[in-house]
Amino acid sequence: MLTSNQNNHPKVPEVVVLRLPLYVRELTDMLQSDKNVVSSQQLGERLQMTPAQIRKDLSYFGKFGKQGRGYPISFLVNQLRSVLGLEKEWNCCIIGVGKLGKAVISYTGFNPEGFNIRAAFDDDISLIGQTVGGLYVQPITELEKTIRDKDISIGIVTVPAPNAQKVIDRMVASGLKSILNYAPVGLHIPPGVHIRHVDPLLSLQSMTYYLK
Amino acid sequence: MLTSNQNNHPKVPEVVVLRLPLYVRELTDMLQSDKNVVSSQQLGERLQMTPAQIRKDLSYFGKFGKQGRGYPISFLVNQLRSVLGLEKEWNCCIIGVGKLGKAVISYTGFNPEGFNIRAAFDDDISLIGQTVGGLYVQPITELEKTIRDKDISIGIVTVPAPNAQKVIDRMVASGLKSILNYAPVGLHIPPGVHIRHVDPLLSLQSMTYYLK
DNA sequence: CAATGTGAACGTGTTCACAGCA
DNA sequence: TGCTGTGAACACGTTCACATTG
Repeated sequence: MLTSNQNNHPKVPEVVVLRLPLYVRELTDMLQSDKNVVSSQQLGERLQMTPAQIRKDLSYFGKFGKQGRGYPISFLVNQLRSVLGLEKEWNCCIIGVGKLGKAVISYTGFNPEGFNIRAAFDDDISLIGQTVGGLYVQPITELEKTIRDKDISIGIVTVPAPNAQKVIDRMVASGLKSILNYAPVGLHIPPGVHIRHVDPLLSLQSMTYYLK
Repeated sequence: MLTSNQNNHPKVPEVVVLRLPLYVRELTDMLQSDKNVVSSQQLGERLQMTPAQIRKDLSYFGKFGKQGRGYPISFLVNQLRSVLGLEKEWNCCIIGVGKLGKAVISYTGFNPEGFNIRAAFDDDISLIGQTVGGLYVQPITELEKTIRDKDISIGIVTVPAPNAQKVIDRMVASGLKSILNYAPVGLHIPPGVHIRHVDPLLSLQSMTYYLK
């Protein structure tokens, strides 16, 4: 068992993990329809993917379908949510309570999906002690203690680019293993820590290539 | 010449195009240092990439380096900016002037990089005619005419998920070929139109996989 | 002689094609 | 019969290794 995970399936490519939330979202939409089974063909049409890719992706995690019928929608959603760890709630903290940070704090899309921002930090004296979106803004010195006390496992970075690396170093030192980064800058993180970047400017800059 | 682009280089993989803005950003930072040449080795350390990948990526677009020396930084930035089409200004429009749309309009990161939001649209009667961040909110019926008049080539979608597909159909029908989408929903676009998604929730949901 | 540019080797992800099962 | 699950074939992106050159 050299290249298997704990479920005896071969190691899962990261791209596959990145697609799982897309499946969950689409299948969740389909729960409202009257159908309760979906084929890889039908799901592929909705997601603009090949049926083979969907079947292969799902096969990394188990056998969720019935031959000749397809996949029971609600069963499959539940399985995938479980694979992704979406049945539980995740506590997050946010660092940087400037304009961007405030916008992220007031974003209503995270909570219903089980991602709750439980703490906010900043190094601006004039912000510390204030309440933003129901969160008491704390000094970054309290980061480690708060992460422990509030069982926080995800950090959201909304500081200006020049401050991002040192903030992230601090988050990593405090034990966070998952970071959602809004700072438009390249960052160094150690192995075992996961980061995702939200960077609309980079997205625009790569699209212009195709506009010429 | 079956698989070549107009510069006689082999077809460029999309992943390579996605990395070009990263190179531009990092190299632009390096302009402020005293060095004026960088090796693929050094750039790779900063970007956490292998030198080979950087050299291969760059080689799709030309020979920008000098053997034994490395790449002249400012020359390379200029070349890459030109490849990406970043020497010119790009006019954008935004559809959806709710909370998210307002936040995007007031984001200060686009303008300095040559992406200017020139028009805003909404279908909410109470918003139309108002001024948001210096933009007069127009009814969507004026989309096609405005795109033509203001030479807009990029559309930014900040409408609620259920409205996104029909808005995008309309943008595509009006001739837009590049779309930056903030709506958390899967979308169908025809070949030749490029879309990028900004979806922090999907990013979070894929990271939790590694937290279990 | 240091570092590029690039074919060739390699590895990884996608698609095919079909055996197997409801 | 219809559709899954999956090895095998394939395609594509990454890395290697070295000839080349300032």
